[in-house]
Amino acid sequence: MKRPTIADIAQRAGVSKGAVSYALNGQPGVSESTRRRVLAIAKEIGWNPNGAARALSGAPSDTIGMVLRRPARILGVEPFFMELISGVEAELSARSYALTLQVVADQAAEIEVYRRWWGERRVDGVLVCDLRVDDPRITALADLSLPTVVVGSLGEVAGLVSVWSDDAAPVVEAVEYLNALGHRHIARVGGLPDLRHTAVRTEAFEEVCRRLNVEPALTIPTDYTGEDGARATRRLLSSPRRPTAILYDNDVMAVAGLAVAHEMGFSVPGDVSLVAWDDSVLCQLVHPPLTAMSRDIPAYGGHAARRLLDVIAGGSVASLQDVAAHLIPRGSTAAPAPRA
Amino acid sequence: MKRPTIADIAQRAGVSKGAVSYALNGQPGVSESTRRRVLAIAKEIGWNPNGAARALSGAPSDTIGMVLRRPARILGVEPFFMELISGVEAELSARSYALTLQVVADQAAEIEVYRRWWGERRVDGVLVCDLRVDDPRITALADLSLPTVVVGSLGEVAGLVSVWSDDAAPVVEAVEYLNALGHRHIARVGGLPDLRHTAVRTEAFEEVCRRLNVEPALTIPTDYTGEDGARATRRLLSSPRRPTAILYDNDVMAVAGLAVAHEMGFSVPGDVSLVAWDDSVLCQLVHPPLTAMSRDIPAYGGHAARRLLDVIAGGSVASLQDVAAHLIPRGSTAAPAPRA
DNA sequence: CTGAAAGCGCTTACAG
DNA sequence: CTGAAAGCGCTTACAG
Repeated sequence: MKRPTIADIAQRAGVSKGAVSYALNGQPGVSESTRRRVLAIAKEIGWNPNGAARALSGAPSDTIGMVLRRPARILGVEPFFMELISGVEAELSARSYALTLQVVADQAAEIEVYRRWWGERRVDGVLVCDLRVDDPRITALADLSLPTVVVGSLGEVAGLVSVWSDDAAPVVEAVEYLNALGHRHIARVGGLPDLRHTAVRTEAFEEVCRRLNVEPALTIPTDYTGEDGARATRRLLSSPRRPTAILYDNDVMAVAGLAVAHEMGFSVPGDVSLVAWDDSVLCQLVHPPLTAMSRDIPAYGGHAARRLLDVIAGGSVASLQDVAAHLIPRGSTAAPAPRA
Repeated sequence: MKRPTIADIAQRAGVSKGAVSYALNGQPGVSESTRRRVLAIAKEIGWNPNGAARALSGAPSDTIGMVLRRPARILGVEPFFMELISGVEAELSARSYALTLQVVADQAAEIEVYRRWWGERRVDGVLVCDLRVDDPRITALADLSLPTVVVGSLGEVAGLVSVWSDDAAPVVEAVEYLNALGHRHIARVGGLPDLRHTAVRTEAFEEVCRRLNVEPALTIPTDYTGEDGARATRRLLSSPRRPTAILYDNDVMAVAGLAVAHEMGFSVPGDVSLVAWDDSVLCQLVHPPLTAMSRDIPAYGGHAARRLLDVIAGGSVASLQDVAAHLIPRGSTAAPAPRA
């Protein structure tokens, strides 16, 4: 059986298609009685608006998009993304907006997806994550004039709205805390060096270490996976001048690092203190529970979604600096044991 | 500036819109030279197909949908969903299909979303999860004749394709293993009793316990959250006839249960053995690492996505039984200590 | 308040 | 191989 259209409703109601459209959309131009009759018929015959036809007439898609350039399988293990997405969803679902996700292999493909989505009016706007140090997506998006909100600090780019939090301050907080405990040799297991927030953290790390005379402030780059984090930890704990404390750029690597410490016979925090960035259940459930840089990631995602909805609505929207992550000390950090 | 359309291309190329359409879509009906010229012009002026217009002419949306009826925030903590989605994405992204997610509050809203998506041709098909014991979505979906693949065992429903795995066998495997270790008092912390797979597991649990004379085979229902899992564990470990082994219906609850055991001063596996269902990094990184019912969830999602694509393509598609989860013994299970 | 009509950007028979 | 035209299901000025 064919899907009913407004023409069917119009015929049954004995009015024009235009009148039906006005009635259905709550627009002025029809009498209350006609409107009621039209609505009743629409319901009765199971009419649903045809989004394609609406879109062709310029209506919004009520969908926002997010392109993720990561191996698809990483989504399942890295809590950050899911928490971010859950926060975005919470905000969107309250307004019956949908979220369209697409995973791509590289940057060219990502830009191509934006181009296509916008060309096809498939999304009303996009959320952009994982800013690179030098990121061609920024200008591509600006060229498209696709409503965009950047999640993460953007620097000075005219016209683009971002929701971000300070990545440097938490690093400083953690290092100062460890230094106060007596640590003089702190290493860091960092994320992808190409990412902008990694660069910010690395710089902050080196600067605060220099200021506090904590040397050599080594950062080992990784791809964020637990495997890479384990490898980096093994390397650090095997080195002749073993650090007494390690900062990790995410929670998965910190937990993996903890397992490596145990495996190598080091006690935590007796032999080495560990600090995670991003605080998921993971951190709280291992033994000892991990000291972590904690922030409300779903809220972060929610802010970004709300901002994007505002941009789409056409308002003049300012960037938002969310609260920075802050240190939650737990059992994985303590004063270093005196060396034998 | 206005977005270019095939009319613009037609004008520049000096051919009709129809010819442009054929050229762009690789259809016969234009000469090779015309096709090349059209393609070149399209590229030059930055033409993108208008999806709405295509959809209005009956083209597919190249998008599949998934409605999740869970609190949005749970997405971030429950590894199962993200792993499933990552597997789905891996399959889809290879074919440039997008995934649209929508989180809803209740079943009525979920069915409404299906109705709307299908009415609007926003998706070519949907993946349905978390089957209930008595699930009105099944008939609703069948009525819509929306291409659907059910993730999870469906029972005998004509016409619907499902991708599922045996939920009973792993329960039997785990209980037999624990029984062989000498456990005579095994409890279970189950999921939402309303879910079909929970019901299947509960029944299998009671049956195998009866067969092996392992009593009383108590299942405590939960909502799958770590908090509920902790509460259930506290109750079990406080009871006068404390079980010597506990099965959990997901990994988050098992890890939370482990923390409770430690908090109450019980040793694992000395005082109580623990078994998780679903095996994420979580299970492997806690101490002791958890014995778990393991399965490849991303692969499961991938199978479901591929099946759905086949259904959409119109082929006659059979349901797929994926391999069942199997027990991976780790440090959290051992023979029970003799009671004092 | 209502009707008739054009237009959104494509696809696809139907003639030449 | 190509052109002219109808149609997909809406929305929205424009007349009455």
